[in-house]
Amino acid sequence: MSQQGDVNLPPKYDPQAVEKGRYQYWVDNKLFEAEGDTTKEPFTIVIPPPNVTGKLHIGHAWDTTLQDIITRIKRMQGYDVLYLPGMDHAGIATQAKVEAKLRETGVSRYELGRESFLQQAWDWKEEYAEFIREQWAKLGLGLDYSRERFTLDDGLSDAVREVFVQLYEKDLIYRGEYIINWDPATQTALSDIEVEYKDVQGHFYHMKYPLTDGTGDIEVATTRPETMLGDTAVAVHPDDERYQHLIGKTVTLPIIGREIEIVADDYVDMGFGSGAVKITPAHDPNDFELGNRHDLERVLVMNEDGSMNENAGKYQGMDRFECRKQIVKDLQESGVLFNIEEHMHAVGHSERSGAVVEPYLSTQWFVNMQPLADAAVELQHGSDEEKVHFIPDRFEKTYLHWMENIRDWCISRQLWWGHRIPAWYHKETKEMYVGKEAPADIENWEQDEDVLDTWFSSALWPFSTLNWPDTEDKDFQHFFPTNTLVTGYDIIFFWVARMIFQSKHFNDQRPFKDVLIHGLVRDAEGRKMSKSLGNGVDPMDVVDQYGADSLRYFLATGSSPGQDVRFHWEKVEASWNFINKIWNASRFALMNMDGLRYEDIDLSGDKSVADHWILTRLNETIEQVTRNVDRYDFGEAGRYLYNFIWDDFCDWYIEMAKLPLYGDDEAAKLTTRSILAYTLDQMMRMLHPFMPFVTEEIWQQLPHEGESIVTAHWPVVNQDLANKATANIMKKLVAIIRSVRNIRAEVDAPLSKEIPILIQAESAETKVQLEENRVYLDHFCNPSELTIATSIQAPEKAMSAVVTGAEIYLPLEGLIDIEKEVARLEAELEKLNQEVERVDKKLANDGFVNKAPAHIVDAEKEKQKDYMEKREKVKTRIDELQN
RNA sequence: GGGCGAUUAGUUCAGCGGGAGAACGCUUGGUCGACAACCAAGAGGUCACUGGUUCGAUCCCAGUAUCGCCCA
Repeated sequence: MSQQGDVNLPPKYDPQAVEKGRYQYWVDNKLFEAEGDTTKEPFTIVIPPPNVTGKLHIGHAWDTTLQDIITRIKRMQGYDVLYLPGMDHAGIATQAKVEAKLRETGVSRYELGRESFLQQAWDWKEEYAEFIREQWAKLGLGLDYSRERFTLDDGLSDAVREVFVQLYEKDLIYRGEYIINWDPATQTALSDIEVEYKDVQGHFYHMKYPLTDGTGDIEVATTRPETMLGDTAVAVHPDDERYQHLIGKTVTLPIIGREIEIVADDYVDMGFGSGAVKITPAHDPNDFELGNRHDLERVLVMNEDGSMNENAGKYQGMDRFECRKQIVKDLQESGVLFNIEEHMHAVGHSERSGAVVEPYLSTQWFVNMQPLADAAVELQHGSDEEKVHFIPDRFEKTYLHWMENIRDWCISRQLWWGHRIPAWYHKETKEMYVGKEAPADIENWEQDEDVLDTWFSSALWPFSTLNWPDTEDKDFQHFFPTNTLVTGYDIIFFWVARMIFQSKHFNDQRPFKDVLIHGLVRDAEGRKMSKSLGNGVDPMDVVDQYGADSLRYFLATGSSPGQDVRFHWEKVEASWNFINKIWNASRFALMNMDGLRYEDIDLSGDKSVADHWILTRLNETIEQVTRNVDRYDFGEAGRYLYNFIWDDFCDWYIEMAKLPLYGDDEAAKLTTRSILAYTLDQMMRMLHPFMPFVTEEIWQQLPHEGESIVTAHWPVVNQDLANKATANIMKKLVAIIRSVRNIRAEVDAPLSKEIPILIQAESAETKVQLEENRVYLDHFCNPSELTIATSIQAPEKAMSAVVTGAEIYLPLEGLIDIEKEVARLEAELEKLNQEVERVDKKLANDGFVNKAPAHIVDAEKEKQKDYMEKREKVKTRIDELQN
C-alpha cells in the first residue's frame, strides 16, 4: 500500500505526454544509425522517397509504419539495420507548385529564367524537406538520418548521368520522333503509365471523303474530327472486297483540299464501322505506325498548348475543343459529316494535371525497353536466391505481365526541375554529344533543354542511395542488395518494376529480396481519398488526437496483406483503448512492484497454477507473434498480442495475482512480482515495433536492463517456463468460474451476494486440484460456503452446471424458478444433443475413421465421450428437478 | 476484350480443409484497492449462388451473379 504513490503513470494514457521528447532522445543517442559492422548480418530497407511537394498523407503513414515495424524487429533480433530516409524531387508536381506560387506574384518562370526558378525550387525543397522530417519524427520512424539522400543531390545526380550515358552507349537509350502522350496543360510529354484512361461519353462522327476523280466517295469515322486536318491517307483492309477497286486511288480532303491516297493495310478491322479508316500519322500512335509502313507524310495540326497551328488553315489559333465544335458545324453544313453517334470510349487524361492527353508527334528521349525487360523477366525465372519475392505473391503476375508486354519508355520531360539530360548539340554542326561531363568547348554547344522523368532517378534509389556507382563503397558492399521494399500496389509499374530492371542491368542482381505490397487507405465509405472529394485524413490530425502509437497499431493490424483498408475514427479509438489497457495493466504492476529491480526478478520459486498458465501462454504468444511477423502478417501478430494481453493477462492473470500480492506470503509475492515484471517486459518488447513510444515509456519504468527498448532483444520461447499440464488445471478453474458467473447472471445474484456453492468432482485427482486452488474459487465465486467433494448429493432445489470433470450446484432456494431452470437446462441439453449427433455421425463414417489423420479421429472420440457424459448429467439433473 | 481482388454477425473486417471469430454497435447486470474509454453475462451468421473434388468444404476446383481495381 505504501508503495502505491510512487508510480509515475497517471490513470489515463495520454499520448502527448508519452511521446514528447522521446524521438529526440532516440535520435540523439544514435539508436537508429546503422553500424556498418561487417561482422553483423545487415538488414536494409530504403524508404520510398516521398515527394517534396508537401505533406505526407495517410498512405505514407501506413507504408512507413510497416517499414518501421520490420526494421525495429530486425534491430531487436540483432541485425545491423539500415532504414534509409530520403525524398524525391518530383519533377512535374514540384514544378507545378513552385509555378503556382510564382503566379501569385504575377511572374512566369520564363520571365524569371531557368537559374532563378531552380533556386526557388530548391528553397521550396528545403522548406518541405524539414516539414516531412518533422512528420517522420511524429510517426516515430527509426530512420538513419546520417545517410539521408535526395534524388537531386550530387551523388544521385552522378548516378543518373552514369546510367544515362551507359544506356545510351549500349543503344538502350535513343532520341527519336514518335507519337507521345502530350499534356497540353503542363506542356510536357508523359510516359504511357502517366496516362489515366477514363470512359467518357463522346461521339462517333461519320464523314464522306470524295474521290478525287469524282466517281463517288468513301465513308470514314472518327471520335476526334479536328484531326482530319492532318489526315494524309485513308486505309482499308487489303482483303476487303468492297474497296478493292479504290486501293491506290485518291480522295480530296475536305476543307484542306489535300489529295490523299487510299492505302491497303491489314491493321484495318473490316468489321468495324465502314471498314475504312482515316489516317493521321502525327496524331495517333497506330496511324503513325501505319504511316511508317506506307511512307506517309506527317502533318502536325496542333501547337504544344493544344491550340491549332498553321496547318489547320482557318482554324489556326483555336483551342482544340473549340475547333472540334466549329469543324463539326462546318462539315455538317457542307454535307461531308452526315451522322453523329453517341459513343462511349476511353479517353486518356494526364495523371498529374487531369487534362485530356493529346497523342502528339514529337522528338523525345526513350529507353529501349525490350532487352532490359527480357533480363528482368529472366531474373524472375531464377532461383529463390535470385528472384524478387512478391508478398502477396499474386502481384508477381501483375509485374511479369507488364514486363512481358513492355513498351519503350519516354523519359524526357519538358520541365526545368529535374536531372537535365546530359546531351549537347553543337551550335554549328548540330552534332550531338552525350556524356557525363559537358564538352570541353562548352561555348560551342547547347545542352538539351529537357530533364529526365523523375522515375528515371527513383529507379536507381536502392543503389544510388548507397553511393553507387562506387561499387567499392563500404555501405554499398554491406547493405546492398536491400532486404524488403514496402510499397502500394499502385506503383508496381512506376517504380518497383523499374528498380528491378535497372538493378538487374547495372548490378546483375535484384535490388531487394522481398517486396511487401499493401493497398490504399480509403475513406469510411470505401472511396479513394482525394483532394477533389475533400475526404482525405491528415495523419498528423490522427496523431494529435490519439497518438502515433494508436495510428500505427490501427494501420498495421487493420487489414490483411495486399488489401485496402478503410479509415474509421472508431478503429483508431479502439487502438487507443487497447493502449490504455496496456497502460493500466502496467500501472497496476508498477504499483505493486515494491522496488523490485531487474536483477531481483526470480522465476525459480514455487509457482501457482495461474503463474504456470500465464508463462505457458506467453510462450505460445511469442511463438505465434514471431511466426506471423516473419511472414509480414502484422494483422495476425497484432491479434495474438491483443488477445493475450487483454483476455489472458488483464482479465485473468492480474485478477488472480491480486491474491498473493495482497496476502502475507513473501515468497509468493516475489514470484508474482517477478512474473508480472517478466511478462510485461516480454510484452513490451513484442509491442514495441507496433507502438514504439508508449512501450519505451513503460519499459523504462519497469525493472529493465539496457539503455532503451529500441535495442532490447526480441523475445524467444523459453521452454523451461512452459508447463502445459498445470496450465490445464487453470482451464478447469476458468470453466467453473464462468459457469458460476453465468448462473448468477441468470438468477440476478450479483457477485456481491454470497451464495452456497457445491462442486462435485468426477475424480479424486480433480478434487485435489480444485482444493488446492480453492482460494481462486472463493475469490471469484464469492460463496457463503464452498464444498468440494466426490460424493455430493444433488440438492433438490438448486441451479446447476456441467463442466468437463465436474458438476456445480448452487442451492438458491429463494431465487430459483424451477420452470425457468428446467428450460435453461433443456436448451443446454439440446445443444449437447446436436454435438453428440454430429460427432456420432462422423465416427460412424468408415471413410472418416479410416482416412482422417489419427489425431483428428482421437480428438473426435474424446469429444464424443465428453459430450455424452455432460449430456447424461444434464438429463439426470432435469429429471431431479421435475420430480 | 484480358487479368486480379472482394462477397462471412447490424457495421467494419479477420480466418481459409476437421467444432463459425474479433472490434464497434446492441441487450442485461455491476464502481471495493490498474482501467466505467472498465468488468461480468448475453443476443446476433444457409460464410453470395450452382455444380465438382474429398471420409469431410466457409476454405480447394469449375461456373454464375454483384461490386471494385489494373491492363488493352
